[in-house]
Amino acid sequence: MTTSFNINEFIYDFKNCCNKVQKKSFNRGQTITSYIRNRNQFCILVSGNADLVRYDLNGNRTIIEHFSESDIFGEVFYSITTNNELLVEAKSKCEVLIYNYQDIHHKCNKGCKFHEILSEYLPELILNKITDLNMRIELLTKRTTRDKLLGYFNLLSTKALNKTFEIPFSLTDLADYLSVDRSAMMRELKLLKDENFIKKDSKKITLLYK
Amino acid sequence: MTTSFNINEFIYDFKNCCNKVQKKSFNRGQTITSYIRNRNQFCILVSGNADLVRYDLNGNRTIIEHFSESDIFGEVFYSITTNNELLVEAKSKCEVLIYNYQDIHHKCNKGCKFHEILSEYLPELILNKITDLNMRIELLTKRTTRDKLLGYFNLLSTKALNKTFEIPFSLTDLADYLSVDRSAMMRELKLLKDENFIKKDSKKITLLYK
DNA sequence: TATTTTTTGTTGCAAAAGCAACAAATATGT
DNA sequence: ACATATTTGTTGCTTTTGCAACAAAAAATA
Repeated sequence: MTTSFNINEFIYDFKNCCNKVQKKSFNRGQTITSYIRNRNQFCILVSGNADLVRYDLNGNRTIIEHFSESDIFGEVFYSITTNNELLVEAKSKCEVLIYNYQDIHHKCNKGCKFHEILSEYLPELILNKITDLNMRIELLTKRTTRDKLLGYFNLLSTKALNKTFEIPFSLTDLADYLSVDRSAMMRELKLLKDENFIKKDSKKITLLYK
Repeated sequence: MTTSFNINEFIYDFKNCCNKVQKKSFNRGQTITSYIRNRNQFCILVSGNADLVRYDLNGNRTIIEHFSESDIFGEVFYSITTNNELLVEAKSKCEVLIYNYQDIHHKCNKGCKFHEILSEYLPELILNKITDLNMRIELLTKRTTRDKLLGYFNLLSTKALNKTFEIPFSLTDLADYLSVDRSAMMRELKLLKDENFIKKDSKKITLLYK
């Protein structure tokens, strides 16, 4: 997420916040939370990486969203109408703050610094979340695996301000993120290399067109 | 969008708002706005229906979002990284309020009723937008045309609290919305009928499974 | 460090989706 | 009400994608 807000600048103070806030730690592979029914749960990722994933009835895994430091997530952003299980899984060691959204999105008058800062930045965090989701939709609506790959690479290149960049997760995960079959994606990556659209050195990609 | 907020309950008062607000009318087929660069444009649809559409280089049209009464949209929710044109097109006669986001999302102290109501409801509107976008992502990440159709029908059925419901746009648009080829979608619809998953009478669909 | 697990790269074959084209039915505008 | 434009329904053919399976490489863990 591209925001000036960095949770770690004030995290030291979170315990003095008037609201019930839990700070929890998770190891790689653990489930941080599952979206079951609206409990107004609102989370902030303090450190680590995590994915919101869905497993469907055919065993397909889809990475719905990818979270890194200072990203927000939680059931409060979902109205569950799906039959499928939605899980937030830790991809590395994670620290997470867990709030109830009702408690946090209004300014309080108890003068707790952490609460004040959070509610000040909340609109910006939420706006950023919307732009992220819109970019995600842009990607997912691309018709072919090739367009999805190039679209995603463009995004990463723009972020990195460089034609060369690193794919932030495994190729297996990338396929789940773009919602395509892994072997079909590998085939397409090979074609993109052969046709000189990209240069690829394991996870390092360079765009060869302007 | 599923919110208690209905813009038409207070729209009479919008001219007394301290902020520069424009109310514009559009006819079916007209472009309400195009997303070019971040101008912090924030719009509310007062009446009518509109789509956010993208035309790609192959001439494919994609309906990114569908808006109806009281829905919010605008460049402020986008950070433009795409090469493609993004347009909001009126699907019927539309009335739209156009604001600058900066001017509206903070409470003012000039006592203008309309501003007060808007900023009161804004968090709810925005949260609803996020849940809508998440549902959209849920749909788009489905792997097959069949799953997209059934996923979307489930959603409509849930909204309507009924196994029978009406598709809110043309089948041509539905294909553009689900990001699939129209003829392939028609084929799949026929199969769903033949296999007794659904009953279909033009735009009226009934789900035949529980 | 050795062992186990996960990821990467690849392929042949099957299934699904896209493309193009057309007639018939509807809807729209004048 | 008429003429025009759009949508619907359909199909044959082509291309793309998905599935299954496997060996090699890399990463994680005991």
